[in-house]
Amino acid sequence: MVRVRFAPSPTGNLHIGGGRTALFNWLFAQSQKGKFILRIEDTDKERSKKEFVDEILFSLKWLGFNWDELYYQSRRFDRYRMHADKLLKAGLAYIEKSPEGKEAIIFKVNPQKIKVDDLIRGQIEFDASLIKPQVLIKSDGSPTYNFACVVDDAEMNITHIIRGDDHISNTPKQALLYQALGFELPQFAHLPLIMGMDGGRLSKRTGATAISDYRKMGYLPEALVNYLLLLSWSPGNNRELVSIKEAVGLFDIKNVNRTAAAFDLKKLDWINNQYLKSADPEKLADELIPLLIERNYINKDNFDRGYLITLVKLFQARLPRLNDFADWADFFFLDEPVMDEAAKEKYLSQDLSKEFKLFSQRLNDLANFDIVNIEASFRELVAELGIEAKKLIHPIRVALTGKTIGPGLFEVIYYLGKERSSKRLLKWIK
RNA sequence: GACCCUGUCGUCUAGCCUGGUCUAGGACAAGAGCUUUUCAAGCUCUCGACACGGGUUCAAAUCCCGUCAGGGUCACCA
Repeated sequence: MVRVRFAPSPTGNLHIGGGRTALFNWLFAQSQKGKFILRIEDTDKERSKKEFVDEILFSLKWLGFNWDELYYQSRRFDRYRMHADKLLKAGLAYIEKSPEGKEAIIFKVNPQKIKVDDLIRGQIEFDASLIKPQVLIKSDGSPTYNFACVVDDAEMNITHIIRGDDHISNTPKQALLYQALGFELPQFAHLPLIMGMDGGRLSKRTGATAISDYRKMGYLPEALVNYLLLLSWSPGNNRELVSIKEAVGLFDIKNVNRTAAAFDLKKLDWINNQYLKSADPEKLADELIPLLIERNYINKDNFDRGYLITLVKLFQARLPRLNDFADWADFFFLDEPVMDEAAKEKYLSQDLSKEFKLFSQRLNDLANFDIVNIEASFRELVAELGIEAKKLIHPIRVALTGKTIGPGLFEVIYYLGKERSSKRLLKWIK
């Protein structure tokens, strides 16, 4: 039975790199019908925070990665101590006293050539004579990362260790510990790192790093997962859009890339838009409600959910991020549209009193106020006036929405309603 | 610096294992145009890469060696 684990340290939020590692572990477990274990590496009492644990668990669930078992290293100190004592007894480790009289347990490194088979990179060779003696138990009684990691992976029967590239150099140290403790070496698979667009480390400067930031910006979890998947794996057949469910069937760890990939927000936006297009407008509307309340666009206890859903339908195909809806559709919620000054200058600096007045009259006189009739009456008007449709369409759009872009004008008028549309037009009549 | 990993369009990748079908395919971005209602949406087109140098071979993106470049790790942090 395949057993993999994701082992984050709660010293910060779950970031993009961690999310990707979790994804490949989860995916591998699913594709092998194995177990996905979550282990919180909270041995550093100073830096580990409960709030980060909560945040990590929340983000993992949001991404859709549910775990089968959950462990905390802080509750397993006796296990590490026990194995350290074992090594002490066997003469494979020794005690070192600090000047203050505190004791640490140090592992004697046996010089040798170490070969490790990596599922992604093939065989990697190391020279243990280059490795210094390793601290197993620190003088405060807590275990070091490499030691706790090995003890846990062995006791939790982890069969495959899938982790970031940055752990390659930990592998020989851990292999030595497996050997000394008499544990069987698991399979290793080192994933390439995700870099920023500048080729450097992914950092806040290059873009958001926390998974929760992407949630807050309006990225759908399926889209983020799809993008992360593409960052070192390809479903084949020139496909880009692949659901996690499909990926489970197509995934083979041997096909994972070895090269570091740059995190490209533009492509993420594109993928997110692809998912937004086909997403359920009701769900999207519900996602947006808190944001719209926060902006005072809707009233918490009294708003028209059906109307909101309709508006979401109007915009969802063009949004890169769901939250952009709040900016793009603001004119549906505000009494007065927020004017884009450049647009106002370009389309409303001329006097359109006559045209606006005539059109607003026609809207008022419309017996059947629907999209088809609104357009028909508009076409009639421009024909009578002998002007091009676009000469009037753009100014009207700016007057109604404050923007030069947006959904089709006649839909905008319809959903804005007779009264609001006329009112906004009349404002420009001198 | 030492050790390790990696090197195909600006970016993500397919191809590499099992050399010829690769005048290197797709996607994002960018540029141009169409959509005579805009656009960040849609459609069409264009630009654009095998890091470099040696081998091996009839033939190399694909195999070998070297160089260079980028990244990672060298903590009583994880």
